Amino acid sequence: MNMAQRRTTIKDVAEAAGVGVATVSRVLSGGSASAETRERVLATAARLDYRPSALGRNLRQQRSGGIGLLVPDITDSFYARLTDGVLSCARSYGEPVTIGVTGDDPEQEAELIGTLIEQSMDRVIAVPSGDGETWAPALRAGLNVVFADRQVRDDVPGVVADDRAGVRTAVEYLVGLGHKKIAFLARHGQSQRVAAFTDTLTSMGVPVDPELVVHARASRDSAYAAAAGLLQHRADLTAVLTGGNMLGEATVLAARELHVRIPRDVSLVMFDDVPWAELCSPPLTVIAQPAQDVGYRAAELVLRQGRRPRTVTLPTELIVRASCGPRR
Amino acid sequence: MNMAQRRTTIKDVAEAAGVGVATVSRVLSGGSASAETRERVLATAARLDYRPSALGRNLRQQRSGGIGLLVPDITDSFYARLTDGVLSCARSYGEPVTIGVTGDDPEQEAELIGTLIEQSMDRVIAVPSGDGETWAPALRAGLNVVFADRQVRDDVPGVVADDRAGVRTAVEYLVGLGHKKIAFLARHGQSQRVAAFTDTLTSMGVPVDPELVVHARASRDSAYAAAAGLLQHRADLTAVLTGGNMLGEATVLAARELHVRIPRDVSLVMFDDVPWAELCSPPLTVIAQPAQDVGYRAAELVLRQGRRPRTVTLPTELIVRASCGPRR
DNA sequence: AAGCATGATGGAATCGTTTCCATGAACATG
DNA sequence: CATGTTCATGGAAACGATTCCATCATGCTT
Repeated sequence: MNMAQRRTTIKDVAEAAGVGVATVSRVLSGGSASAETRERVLATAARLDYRPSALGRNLRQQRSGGIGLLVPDITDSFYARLTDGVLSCARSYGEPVTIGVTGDDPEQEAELIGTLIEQSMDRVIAVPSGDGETWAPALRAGLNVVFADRQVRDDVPGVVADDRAGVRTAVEYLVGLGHKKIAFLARHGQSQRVAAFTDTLTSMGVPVDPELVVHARASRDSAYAAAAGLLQHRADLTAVLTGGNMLGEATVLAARELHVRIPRDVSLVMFDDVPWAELCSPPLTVIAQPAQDVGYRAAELVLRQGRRPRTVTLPTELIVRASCGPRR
Repeated sequence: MNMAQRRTTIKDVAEAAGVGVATVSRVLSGGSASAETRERVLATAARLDYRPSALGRNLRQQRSGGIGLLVPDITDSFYARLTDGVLSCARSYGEPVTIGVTGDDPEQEAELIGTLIEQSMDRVIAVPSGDGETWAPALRAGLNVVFADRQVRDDVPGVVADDRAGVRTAVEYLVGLGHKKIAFLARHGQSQRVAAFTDTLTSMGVPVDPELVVHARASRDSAYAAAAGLLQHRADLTAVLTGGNMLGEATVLAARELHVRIPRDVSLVMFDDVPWAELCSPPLTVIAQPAQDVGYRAAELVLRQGRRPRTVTLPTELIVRASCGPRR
């Protein structure tokens, strides 16, 4: 027995149905045809279990269907949920999704963009890494890009969570609790959130201490180092706001290591709600982001050609648990 | 200005270099050519920034490069890490990865397999959902499949963690602590682990109570329901072993909800180590699995054609933290 | 009835690559 | 010098779909 026999092609169907290949193609893609022919072709195609080869179609139309997705780190719960949203939307359109992780590194990102272009993928959703410069060639090549979670160029539509409002709410909450020495532990590139942080402080009459804004790279180690450094060098701080769940995780870990009690010694608010925030000790007060929706909406945007809004902003929500207390 | 100008093709390069397209193709794919020609072609290709279109190549070779990856749930940390491993290996081969989530549902899985075949993807890594029956047509079609995390047919190579040893170690640990009424909270399809569980109990002379083996579906809700049901109806149990991190999460949550104290009232061992296990209160004793390695090795297997071993089994490790105590 | 519009249909071109095969040159061997 | 061998090379076929265009039949209008 010879396994892997040749697959059924449109030619086979045409022959079996006694029509031309053009007719089969038309029938299958909803073009005009007489009722009788249509029925015969459909029946034959079903009988032969014919599935059009994406290869042939793609070459002819000069573009592969499907959408490319570039995220910094699939291991991070936030991007995993975002990815889930993209997949969920893509599935309903029957579009395959090709994924790549950039490690938040513009160089790797550029390489992955190259791969996508090689595949003639013309629809891409990305969480961009550096400034938007990496994307200039891709855009020139006619790529249909939608940014998710971060907005780094204004000639590309994007879907983001409402950073500013989220940070503002959190800071207001903390200040309301009496805190003045509030640190912001950010990932590089979260300039939006940092700006919102300082803006809110000044608008509330709290002096901002630039040394209390600390940046980390997008790895667990870097996050831990930053958190531990902050907690060690600034014994005077009473509250920490982290720019992402990995930073929050690192802060809890570092605090435990250094015998800093949460919320007794310092209060903690984490950007991004994750399942374990509730299991943590103490349960973490967070700014929840609709990660899955961000992905879903981005996919809708990239799939529905046509009109493209500037930027879609999705609301965030402060969820109060038990990691914040009054200023000690 | 007209954006999106036609992309450079092999024909352009051939013309510019004054050679035939066949020669260009040969040079670029390492075939034989005179040193002089080779150099000229290479230079021209670089000058024109030529990148071969994957579309043309794929059609010609009757297969799209790249690998397909099917996981039950990208939101689950374990599968996210597995995916990360696959991506990491695939990247070093320059192969794109197309991902799909099955929701652990054979029907959705079958649909996704259909999509992959449509794309002429002939290399697939999958965490299979039901029994392996879904895969029969794909295998007949000549698909190159590698299973990850679960082994459901023996005509397909696979990479799995050492379930049996992991469960055995955990049960031995628990029994050593004096526990006799130990529950196993499993996901459907984890028959390997369940078998190892009962085997170990009997081999240690502990009577097995079939009602203490509880199954849940692969969703958060189902996991929670199962955990809560178990904790409520079986007040006599003193230890729980969960078959995955989602079930562990659900158990911690349900225990807290029902005022069951861990480890004072019941001890808990969770299959799969996740970053938050350490942040949990109490920190969870777990059976760590090399999720990333599973993915990486699976990718190696599917990319390196050639010799294909039966099954690769990777070791697990019991990490003792603070969620287990002596029998109360 | 002639002319015209409409609609169904199939042949052939096309997309960009790889690969088969023929050609011709260069070289070695007798 | 004749013949055989090796090698570089380019033309052309092939992959499987879509789509342009020409053809032909039908039905309607005048």
